[in-house]
Amino acid sequence: MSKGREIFRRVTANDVARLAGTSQSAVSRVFTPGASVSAETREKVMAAAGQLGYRPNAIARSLITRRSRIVAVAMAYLNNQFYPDVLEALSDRLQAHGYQILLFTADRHAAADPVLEQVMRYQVDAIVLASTSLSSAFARECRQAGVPVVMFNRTTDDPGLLSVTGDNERGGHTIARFLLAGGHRRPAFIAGLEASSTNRDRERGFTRGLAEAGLATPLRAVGHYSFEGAAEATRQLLRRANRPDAIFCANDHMAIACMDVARHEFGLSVPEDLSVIGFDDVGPARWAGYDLTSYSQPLLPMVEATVTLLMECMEDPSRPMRGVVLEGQLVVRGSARRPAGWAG
Amino acid sequence: MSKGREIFRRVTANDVARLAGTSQSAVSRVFTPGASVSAETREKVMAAAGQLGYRPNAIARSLITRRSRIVAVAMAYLNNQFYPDVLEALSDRLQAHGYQILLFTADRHAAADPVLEQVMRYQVDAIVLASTSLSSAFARECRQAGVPVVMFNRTTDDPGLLSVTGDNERGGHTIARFLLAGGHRRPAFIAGLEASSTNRDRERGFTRGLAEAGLATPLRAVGHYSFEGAAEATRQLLRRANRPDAIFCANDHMAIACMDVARHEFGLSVPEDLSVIGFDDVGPARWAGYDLTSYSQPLLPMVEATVTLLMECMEDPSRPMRGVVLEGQLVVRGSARRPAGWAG
DNA sequence: CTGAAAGCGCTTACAG
DNA sequence: CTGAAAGCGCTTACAG
Repeated sequence: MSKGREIFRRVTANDVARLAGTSQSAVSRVFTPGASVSAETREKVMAAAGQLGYRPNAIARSLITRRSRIVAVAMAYLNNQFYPDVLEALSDRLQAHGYQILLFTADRHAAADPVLEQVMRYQVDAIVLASTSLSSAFARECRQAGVPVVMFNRTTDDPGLLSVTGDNERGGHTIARFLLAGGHRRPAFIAGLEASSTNRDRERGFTRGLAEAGLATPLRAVGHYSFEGAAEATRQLLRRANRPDAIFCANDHMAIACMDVARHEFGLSVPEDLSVIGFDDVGPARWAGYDLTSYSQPLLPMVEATVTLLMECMEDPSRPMRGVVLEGQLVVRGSARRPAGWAG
Repeated sequence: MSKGREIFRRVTANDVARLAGTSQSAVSRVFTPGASVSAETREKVMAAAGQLGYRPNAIARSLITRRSRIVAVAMAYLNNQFYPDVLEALSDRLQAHGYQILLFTADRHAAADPVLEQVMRYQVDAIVLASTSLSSAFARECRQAGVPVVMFNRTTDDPGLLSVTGDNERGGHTIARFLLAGGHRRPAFIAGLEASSTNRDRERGFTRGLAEAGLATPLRAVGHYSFEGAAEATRQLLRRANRPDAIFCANDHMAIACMDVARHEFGLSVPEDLSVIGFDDVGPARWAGYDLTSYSQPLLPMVEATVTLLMECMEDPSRPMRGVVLEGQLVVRGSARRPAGWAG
């Protein structure tokens, strides 16, 4: 401990009690909502606390209450605007409930992570796993330690885990129908991470929609949810002799890369020569330079559902787990040819 | 406390000690890097810990060491890609030093904030104030409580506070010279938040650069660092009879809105009819659809400097404060007319 | 309503 | 190297 630290001795409840002429318990009660204190005591304590600049120590409080009021959030891919938006909304809602976020930026590919082990040591009350490849095994371990885990934008086969997602399969299916109604005959798909449930569900719905109209499994390339990956995937698809007339990208972030490559490297017009559709409906999809048709993820309802699940589960950990699926909708803009009478 | 919670009794160092046949102190030492334990003891303890799934309680540790190894980060404007990028880099670097981030999404306009008061209760070891209007008074209060504060991407007149910024004034000045060299005669400026130091410094440099060439103070509109605000500011500027031939936007996020409005609402070609320049050099500036000329902020060095300052300051709080200014550079792309022989 | 006291799960002198 | 013990700053029965 360096010399400099000593000069800042923290103000404790004891210091306040001494100045206010009460017991330390009384000070604690004044700062505990719902505890019984007389108006007189409260006043004396508040005056003393104000004078000393007292701030209750949440760490000490957590130790004894065994609730830290901290939620760990694991995220990656923050350059996909969907995630910062989620983070901001989640933080706002959690703060409104009196919870703080301990942020954990996960390695994008690791199944386990030493830092998350570290985070667990802070006795977090719950965990939100968003956009990570962290194994379900880890999530299950947390559950066993009594810590609720919500998989955000990701499902799992494990029935013991909570999850909140958009209706990915229906989204993919809707996009297939939209493209077919628009007269496209050679649709292609750019996949995100193959192991992710979002990619699997979106692709499944898309392929099923095409199959229902008698089309074969679409052309396909993998973009790994990254900008550069999607650009390269687009090049692969557009270099083909019989190139696709539409590309559905597993998210907007990749769809933007796809449009850039189509227009600026291949000189194609969107949507005249090529229709492009994304998924998420993030901010940049609305930018006039892209005007991207996209299937929306209902971000605010998803965040709200996540917070609700967490609160319920912290209240009663024995409550049965469930997955929540929230409906999005196709947001039709200018990046894909519009069918004449499209009605959803 | 609900019934369900009880079934998950936490495993403590005492449980491990009992199983391992050692004292609780020994268990603690095994998990304290640098503490002296025999190989034999270490082995017994590790075996028992593994068997029980023991994880040291960081909350209890923090209480006694008086160091939480948590850094509070206050942010807003996460839809400006600069900030998620900062957050991700900051989190990575801090995690590498064994620190975690307690995220605090600030109200964009409040000078003080009840939630930040809450965050302070967690005995954070340091605070990074990025992109907020939180008052310097608050920052000073934290300093007095012995908690180092770094203003990120923001300066202050207060000599008692640390800050890390890009060279905003030089950036604005460079942009002015670049536009002048490109033959522009009616440059305009779209301001961010007028109260922010970044806006003030960028604008000052820009205005000075124009003045040195004999130009008057440029036309000006305020975009408040928001997309819609910048769109409206652009409309104001372009509706004028004698419209500008170049617009410098105080950040890239606004420059993108500006380009969208210029092209899609006013039918202008960029850069033929109008040059647009931004600041930050965020990801979307590189997207082919915008190809935005921008003055870069050296994000990684800024984050690295922030972490270094924090570490130094936590090591020795009496160390004199200093501001760090890191050089960026003009990244010339296609959104602004290029001077024939531009050499920086 | 109020205070004294126990205890949350650790770290760290201290003595051996 | 090791253990017993004090103590970090709180909350919360318990008794008054």
